[in-house]
Amino acid sequence: MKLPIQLSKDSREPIYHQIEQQLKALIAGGHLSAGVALPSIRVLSKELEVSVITTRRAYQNLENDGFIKTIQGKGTFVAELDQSLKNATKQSAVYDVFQHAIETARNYDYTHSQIKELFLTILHESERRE
Amino acid sequence: MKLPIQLSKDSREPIYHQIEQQLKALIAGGHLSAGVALPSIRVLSKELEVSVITTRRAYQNLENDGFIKTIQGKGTFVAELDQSLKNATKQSAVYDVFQHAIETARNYDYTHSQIKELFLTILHESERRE
DNA sequence: TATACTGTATATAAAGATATACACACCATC
DNA sequence: GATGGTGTGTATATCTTTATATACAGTATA
Repeated sequence: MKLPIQLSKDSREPIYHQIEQQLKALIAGGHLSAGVALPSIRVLSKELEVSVITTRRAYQNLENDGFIKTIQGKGTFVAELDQSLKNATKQSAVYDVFQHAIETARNYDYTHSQIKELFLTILHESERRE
Repeated sequence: MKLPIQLSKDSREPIYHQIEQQLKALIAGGHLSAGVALPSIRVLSKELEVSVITTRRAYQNLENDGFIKTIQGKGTFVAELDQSLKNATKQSAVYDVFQHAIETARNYDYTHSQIKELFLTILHESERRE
């Protein structure tokens, strides 16, 4: 299972945290169901061009949060988690990132309609890419 | 001049970088014009409850990018910068953050209309707060 | 010229990222 | 069924980046 994870290396957000967030998204979004085997830390780290320890840290944190289960020697697997946790994860993550975007635009003195226009432009662009 | 800067301490983005980005926004957005004196690193660091060295680092980076000028013993002042740099700063910063928001929502399996709805909700909320 | 502001430099601690060596699990094959 | 190889996760030591405290140096002015 090849994971669709995109790292932005020049973002200031820690790499392990980017991996965490995107894996949470895949699990809470329903793209990865319980029991599915995740790529090994080595495979994933090679794919993302990142150290093994970094992917391990992401997996460890996700395990602490109850999203995955790891078994030494065997591998790492998506955990069962109830719908309420999935929904809560989705909501807070997406809400926060949009709130941040709008605040940034306001800081740069964008007006209501400018923000709306820019948003719609980017939204349509993102659809054309699929 | 008291600056409207909001730090999120539990964000993974480095503090000095948050300060940089928000100051860039204030300058490129036109809220701070050339020649205006910024708060001293000590005053700002007290206001933000952050170390002097951290605010200094933000100021240093901003100086390297040409947004401000500092004179030892006197203080730090907004630099003159031409409109094209202001516009470029605004555009890339705001564009990037919205793109990131939309990508996050897509990762969590939000549909086009769900994204739009959420965006509008938050946009209106942000206006009510003013 | 004292003092109370400014920015600056050095040393240290905590967090993030890495390489390298270790330990457990599976499985082919002898 | 013992054993070697190759896959998995784990632990230790080290480097870089981020954040801090403390001491230093320039500027203005009462």
